[in-house]
Amino acid sequence: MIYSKIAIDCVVIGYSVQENRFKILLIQRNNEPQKGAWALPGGFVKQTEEFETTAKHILKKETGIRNIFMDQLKAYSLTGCEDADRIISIAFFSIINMEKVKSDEAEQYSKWFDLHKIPKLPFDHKNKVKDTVDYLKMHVNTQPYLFKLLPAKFTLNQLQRIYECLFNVSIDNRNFRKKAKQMAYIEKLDELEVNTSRRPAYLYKFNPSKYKQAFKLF
Amino acid sequence: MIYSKIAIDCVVIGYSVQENRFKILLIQRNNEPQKGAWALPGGFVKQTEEFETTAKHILKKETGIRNIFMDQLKAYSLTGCEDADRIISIAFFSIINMEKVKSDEAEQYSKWFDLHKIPKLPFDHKNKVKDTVDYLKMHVNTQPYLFKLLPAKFTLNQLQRIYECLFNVSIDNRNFRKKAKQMAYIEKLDELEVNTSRRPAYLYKFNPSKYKQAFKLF
DNA sequence: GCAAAAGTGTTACCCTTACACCCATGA
DNA sequence: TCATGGGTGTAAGGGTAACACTTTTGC
Repeated sequence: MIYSKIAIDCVVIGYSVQENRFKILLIQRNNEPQKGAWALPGGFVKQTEEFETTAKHILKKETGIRNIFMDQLKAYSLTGCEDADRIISIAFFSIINMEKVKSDEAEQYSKWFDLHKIPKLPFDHKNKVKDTVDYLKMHVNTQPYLFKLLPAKFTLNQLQRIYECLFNVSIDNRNFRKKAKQMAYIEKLDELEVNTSRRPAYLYKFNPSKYKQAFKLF
Repeated sequence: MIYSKIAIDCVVIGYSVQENRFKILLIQRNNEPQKGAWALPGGFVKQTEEFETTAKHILKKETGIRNIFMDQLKAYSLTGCEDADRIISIAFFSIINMEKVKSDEAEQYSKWFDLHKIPKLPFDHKNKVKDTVDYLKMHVNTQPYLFKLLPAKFTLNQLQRIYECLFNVSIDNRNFRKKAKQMAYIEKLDELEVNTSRRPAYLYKFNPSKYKQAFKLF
């Protein structure tokens, strides 16, 4: 019988509305192996609790970020990369709006990297990032991930730019707005942007329960 | 540091063209706990190898089935259900055509159950079955799972019946065939059904590479 | 008034849906 | 010849895609 250590890695995908860029949160490893290298936040499971709980603890400890959702991606096996042990690594991911993360939560060793300018990562971390991005692209039309990338109140053009950035396409603005108007879960507020140096846009908010109703499986 | 045993469970979803029914493959447990109960085929990881390899070995050992694809569903944590150990269970699933499984592969202790008449299952097995069915429904339009439920050569009406059975709806036959005709990866053969007691239907086959091209992520 | 982004309608085309009858085969 | 499932076309309506200009604001 084999007993394994269980590691958890956190793939935190962020999006900056200001920069219109997808980001990934990395930490500078404090322990061997690969001490000093940029890597996914991660750690070993040390208590019997739900993996998701552990994942959130690890993320908070390593980056200071808390109160975000985490979903399981899948389990990976790492054989023989540390001692002769078999290690299981369960990857969790989160999809968040970078600007929502308070700056006092940003710890010394964590840093956002542009998704297209990721440094060389140790172990199978690059795979996990790729798998998460693929997962996001595949589920973006059936799960409300995109709205997690935006502030609670957002403009339609901000939403459009996320689509365009994620899939590297450009969308007709009139058609996009027409479609958005049909979606009951995108609710127009009676409120305008503030502190803008141009014509302020109307703000909208996402209604999760209406979304659920629209996308429930039969 | 916690060390865990790693279990693997196999959710094998089958479909019988003859019966037009979805099935699940269960085994009668040979070991405690829950000896004698119907359960998912499963076992512990005993060597360092890819989980998928282990899953296939387990399935072969417990049911005799081999040479089928298995995809990872996700990892589950089972805390305190056996001794005081933490057990990790990684669920794998397979989607197959029941009639493709040779009868000499059917072992003494495995049996197909109608998906709507599943006996009470131990541990979290019921959850795993539900999660697999949900996964299947959600990915059926973007992954070629449906074709794995059919023989290599199938008729359009067989394909239609799978849709209808899976989602419990009825589809207009003319519209279904029209749509199927547009899909380049469903290729009509110059061949008819044999041994039928009615008008024989044309056979079709699935072209995986054309499918990939149609569904690749941007 | 100018720069910069917000916001708006119409048309053509395509895809979806609804609907009913003839065909080929074995018994 | 009959029973059974296989196979076909058309028209209406809804949704998608292509297209350019006006509006509002800060400076």
